[in-house]
Amino acid sequence: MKEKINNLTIKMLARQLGLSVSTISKAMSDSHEISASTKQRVNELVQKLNYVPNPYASSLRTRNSKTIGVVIPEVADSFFAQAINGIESVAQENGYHVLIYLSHENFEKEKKILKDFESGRVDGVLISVAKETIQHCHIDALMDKAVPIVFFDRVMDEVTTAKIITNDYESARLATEHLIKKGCTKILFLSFSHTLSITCKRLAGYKKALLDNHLKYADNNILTFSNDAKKDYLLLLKKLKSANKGVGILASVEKLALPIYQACEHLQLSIPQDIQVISFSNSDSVAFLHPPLTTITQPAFEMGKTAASLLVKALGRRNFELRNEEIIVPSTLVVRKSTIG
Amino acid sequence: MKEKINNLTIKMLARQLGLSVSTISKAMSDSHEISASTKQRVNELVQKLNYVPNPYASSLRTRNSKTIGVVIPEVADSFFAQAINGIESVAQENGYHVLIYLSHENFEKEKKILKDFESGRVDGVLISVAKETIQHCHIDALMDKAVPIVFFDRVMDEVTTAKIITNDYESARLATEHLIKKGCTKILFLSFSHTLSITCKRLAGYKKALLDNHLKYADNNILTFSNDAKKDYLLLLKKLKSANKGVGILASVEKLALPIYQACEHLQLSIPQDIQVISFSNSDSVAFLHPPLTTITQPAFEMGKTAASLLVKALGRRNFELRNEEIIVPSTLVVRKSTIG
DNA sequence: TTTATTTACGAAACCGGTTTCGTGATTAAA
DNA sequence: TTTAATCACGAAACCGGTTTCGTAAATAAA
Repeated sequence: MKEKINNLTIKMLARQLGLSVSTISKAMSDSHEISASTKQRVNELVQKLNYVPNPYASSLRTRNSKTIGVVIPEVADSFFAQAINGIESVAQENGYHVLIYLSHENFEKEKKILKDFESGRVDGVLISVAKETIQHCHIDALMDKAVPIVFFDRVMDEVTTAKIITNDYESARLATEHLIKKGCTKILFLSFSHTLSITCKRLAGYKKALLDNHLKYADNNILTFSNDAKKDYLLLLKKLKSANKGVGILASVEKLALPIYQACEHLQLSIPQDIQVISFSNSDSVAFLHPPLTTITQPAFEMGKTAASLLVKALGRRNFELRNEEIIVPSTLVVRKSTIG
Repeated sequence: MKEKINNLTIKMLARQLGLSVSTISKAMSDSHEISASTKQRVNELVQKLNYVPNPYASSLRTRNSKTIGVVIPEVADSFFAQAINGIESVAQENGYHVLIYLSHENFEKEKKILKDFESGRVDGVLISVAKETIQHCHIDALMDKAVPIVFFDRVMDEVTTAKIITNDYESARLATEHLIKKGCTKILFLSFSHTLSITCKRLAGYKKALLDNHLKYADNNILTFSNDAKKDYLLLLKKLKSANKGVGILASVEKLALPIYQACEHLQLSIPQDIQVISFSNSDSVAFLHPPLTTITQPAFEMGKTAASLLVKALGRRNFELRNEEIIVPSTLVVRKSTIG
């Protein structure tokens, strides 16, 4: 193993140039206290020796890390993948680093992650909470330590801070109405949480559309998935077996879409003749499913970007203040062949 | 804005307990120098006051950050998304933090990222190089600073370190042979780089299969995509227009698969009757494409996990040494309906 | 009983930057 | 010409931990 000693420090630079440590430090940060000629000498040596300052020494003194923590439930979902893309682009542009953590939908893990953030490891946090998360004490604790937090997608309304969301209610309402207009008289709503902000709002939008169109709401039209894919699939299968014509399905998250196709294939139900399907999804491939899936496409990249921008802006200000606001980036209903054209 | 002052430090704990700073520090790391009773007193106060030590102060002194840097070309590709999952799972298990950076296939960005790593920000690096990357001076520079690097998927053979790859050559050969057996007499190979390790090996496997089966290799059966999706699509369209029966396509990366379906639809070519298709892909949805896509499925999660495990193990050792080895995690050919059964 | 260890802890140096404050030299204002 | 600023830089404290080394007291060995 190569030794890690002999790491270039600001002290060595100082010695080589016959200057003091503080002068080097100031020169590198382009301080007005330092003459142009000295700055140049310093920069030349920095270039020549390929000096890279230790970020942790700097963080320790300045009390900021130029790092943002991102907490998401999972990454193998195209929504979050795209969101990360947006976050990273803003971070890179502004000299921030991105620490990523997966909660795996688990509240305890999420708590542990946020607890660690109380250490000053990150300057700010972007979070989309886990499915299991119903309390926000861990978030409050972090905010008490003056770590700004921005929610995106899966927010907690009770927490006073900025939230980047899409128009969950409205787009679910529109999607449901679309199904109704296309002839559906019974619409299944596939959920995977009773508590998550997004599923609640989407469910509310669904209910509103039913109401507006004089369809009765029925609890047993709501299928709430667990995390057990097999069990969930069987539940779906059972539900679809008894489905007559005129049934529509609204899947409230991306990963619930494929099982529907699978089940229909299994049961020899044809989409959209027998069953019409809409899903929230950000996957590119939905356009090539058989038949192409009508989706509510969320502006994932944009949401990540907006959330990161807001956080970075807040971090840049002397006296930042994240207002208790909701920024809504609208989704779009993309009609394809899984609903009748 | 809330003030960040008054942050709990080890010094305050010391004062409260009437102990010295060093005693607290040692007690927290369960040093044998400290008595059980003192340790308990310390732990109780830590719990009570909810003390979280500053990681950067610790990093500064110990010269390690418990952080690994992950550099990938993009994240909106299911391969990398799954790989991150594997990486993060190992990291979380071992108390490591994951800094993520996207090179966007750009060499300059990749260079800048690795340059930053020379600062000591990370203890080790996992990288899948950008498409543009043909030199490895930036990697050498980092290794010279004793920062261990593990490659995964897109490796550089010239660099002496551990590499986690899949059996690119063999699986491309198998896939090509599969097409030949199913009656293809002309096989297009869709690439997107002449230099990337994975595309070179996959191309070699393709060539080998042709050779073994007495088919002639022709340069104009190799389509190399740029980053301009529209231009690429037109190129593909043009190529497919002149395609007769017996044509097969092997797409060497996931994102080249959907354009094929799109083009075939556009040209009214039916898969697999007119054209048979195989693609490297990790997307779940391929099974529900029309027709379901035959794929070479890479063990993305496993590769990420293996790479991270190896790195973490190396970091844990006193005198770690990453051997110049290739660890091959095999892919599987999953035959579906886009090739004749 | 004397000497050698071991135990349990504290003082202080240290990691590598940043920032405050002080100072001699130069320039501007009175 | 004298006084007041300004300029350009250095000494030293500081950030919050870790680690080395020293030591008094307790225990073990001789």
